[in-house]
Amino acid sequence: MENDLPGNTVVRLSQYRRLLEKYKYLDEPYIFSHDLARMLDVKAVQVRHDLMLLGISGDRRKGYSVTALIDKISEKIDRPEQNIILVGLGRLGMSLVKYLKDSNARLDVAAAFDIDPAKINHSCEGISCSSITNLPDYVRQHDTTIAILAIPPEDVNDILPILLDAGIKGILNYTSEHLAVPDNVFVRNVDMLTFLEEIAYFTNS
Amino acid sequence: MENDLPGNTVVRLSQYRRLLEKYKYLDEPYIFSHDLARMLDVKAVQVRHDLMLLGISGDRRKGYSVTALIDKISEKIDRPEQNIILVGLGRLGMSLVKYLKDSNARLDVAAAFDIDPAKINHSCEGISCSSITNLPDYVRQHDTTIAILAIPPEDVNDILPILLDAGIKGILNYTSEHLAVPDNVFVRNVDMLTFLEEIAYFTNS
DNA sequence: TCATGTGAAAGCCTTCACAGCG
DNA sequence: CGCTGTGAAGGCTTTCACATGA
Repeated sequence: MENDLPGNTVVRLSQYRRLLEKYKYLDEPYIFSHDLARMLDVKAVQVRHDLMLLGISGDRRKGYSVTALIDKISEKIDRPEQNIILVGLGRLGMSLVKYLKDSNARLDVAAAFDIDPAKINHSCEGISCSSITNLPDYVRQHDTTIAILAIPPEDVNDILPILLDAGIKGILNYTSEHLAVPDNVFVRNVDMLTFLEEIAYFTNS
Repeated sequence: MENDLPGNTVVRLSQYRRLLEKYKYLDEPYIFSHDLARMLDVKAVQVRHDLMLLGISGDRRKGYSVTALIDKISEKIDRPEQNIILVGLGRLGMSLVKYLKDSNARLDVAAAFDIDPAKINHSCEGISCSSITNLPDYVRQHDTTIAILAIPPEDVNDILPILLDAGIKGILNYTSEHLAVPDNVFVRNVDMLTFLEEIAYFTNS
């Protein structure tokens, strides 16, 4: 399994695919780079460049085959068996689960864990919540590599080591805390405050 | 008001400041670039480069003055009067409001709006929810420029034009939809599915 | 020696310019 | 012509290398 694509290209491919899946229902079998570009606010040449890296070819008169694109993108960026768990089934965690369910994505939350006894054994959108103490066994049995972290910041120090010890390799971090992880663990931070400060800076200019 | 800092630098400055504000309470008046770097997983030279762009100087024996750094960062990246509104007071919206309240940030949600009559006049963390029809007047009266968008994707087509017409210039988009906006409007997308697909790609490598 | 300060180099990503083809 | 395909140029960001100073 190679992962030789530039990071930004991977992100755009994911967005192209989502758009293409909607487009498929319009019974338009082909699409031009130009159209994809317009719908995502990028340049057409950037779309073609990304698709070039996939090794896919378009037709000069009709554009790119929608289904061929979807298949090729999936082949390149999807990984087999990507089990995802949610850690922290508070209000945020629940809304994230619902969001994923609604989007009918390939990726799905398979289980939820919490440290709070009041949340354990509750369920949300068909996912039941277990004690965090069950997490390591679950992760090993189901070969889980990705966790969504939606816990209060003060719990990070207790819970992060559990995730790392269990073998989690990718974390989507909704916490305001910085996560100290080894090099082979990939973290994406989703910190609202940083985003807002960035927006504030580039707005009002 | 200049905004000549590179985008990534702005994001890091915001993170430095958050860290420094915690650090301040340890009664350590100075900090080395090396320490800041370690806590945020960047290189020390990158920290110094960022601070160089701020035009601030450190002391070769003691490092940088914590309070001077905080003040200089604030002076450079903060904007006066940044009123923020929340659009969509569902489960996600409520958790976002709470998150901001808990973080004691300078930035704060001042008002919430929803299209759903059931949510209107409810309140959350001290913020009451009005009908979306009141949004334009509110935005004009309070000089609001930034909106957090946390509505279902199917409502985007109805609500985005209202925001743009009212004069919103920055949007933090928690929707899975792409927002078509004019050039002078800054959008930051926070789409969980894209993040997860990116993580899935770079994990398992 | 170990810190900061900084121009220059390297690396990464986007955009250009243009070739090729229906 | 208007599309795709693509090496090369351009621009942005990070990192290096080293000057400087206590």
